[in-house]
Amino acid sequence: MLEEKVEAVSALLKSISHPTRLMILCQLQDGAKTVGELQQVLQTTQANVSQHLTILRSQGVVSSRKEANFIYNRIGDQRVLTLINTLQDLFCQ
Amino acid sequence: MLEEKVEAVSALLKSISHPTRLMILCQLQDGAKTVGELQQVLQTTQANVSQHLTILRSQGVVSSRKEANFIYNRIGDQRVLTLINTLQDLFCQ
DNA sequence: TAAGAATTATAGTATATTCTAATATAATTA
DNA sequence: TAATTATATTAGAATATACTATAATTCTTA
Repeated sequence: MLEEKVEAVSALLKSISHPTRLMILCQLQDGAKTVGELQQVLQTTQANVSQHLTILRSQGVVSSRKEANFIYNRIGDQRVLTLINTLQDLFCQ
Repeated sequence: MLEEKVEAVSALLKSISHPTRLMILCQLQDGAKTVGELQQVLQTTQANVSQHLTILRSQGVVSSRKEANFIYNRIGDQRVLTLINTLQDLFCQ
């Protein structure tokens, strides 16, 4: 029954199947964060965070709003939040 | 809280984030299937199915038993089955 | 034990992804 | 308006992945 949606669902999964991007989503579970905040937690470069956010946005997984010269990023799809919660339930006790 | 397991979980997600591999898992939801049966449903080459199964086995997502000269493949982790069910609930109504 | 069927493995090319470094844009503040 | 801060974009090299074709295994059965 998933068959018709297989392309879309696998594209979404692919977008979250990277350690940095999965980590970003974990960070966004409890609210929006700026690029700089994510960079600090993830211990990587600004360009890296920005590029991964672009990938997540392209799938609608993350949505962003600009405020002054900060960009606040949050999980952009309730179903993705549910999915992340499920992953934690299943694979993190 | 996922943070410590991020590498493992993203590797697992990556292994199922391909249309053919996701389709294989959907096919295995209701029981074991041989490579030939999968090939027929997926409309691709034998080598292709075999390679994708190798990737799924490497993550423990699929396990296989040989019987005569057929190899029966099934979902090898109860949590993966739960995950597939969740994906269907969320993204296929 | 030889032939045939089913499955797995390997090689090579094409494509995609990731990371780093450098540059660009946009808003703020001095 | 110049300098600063935050973020985005681009280019290029390194690595990874996917697919096709082909060879190699393994098992059955004649």
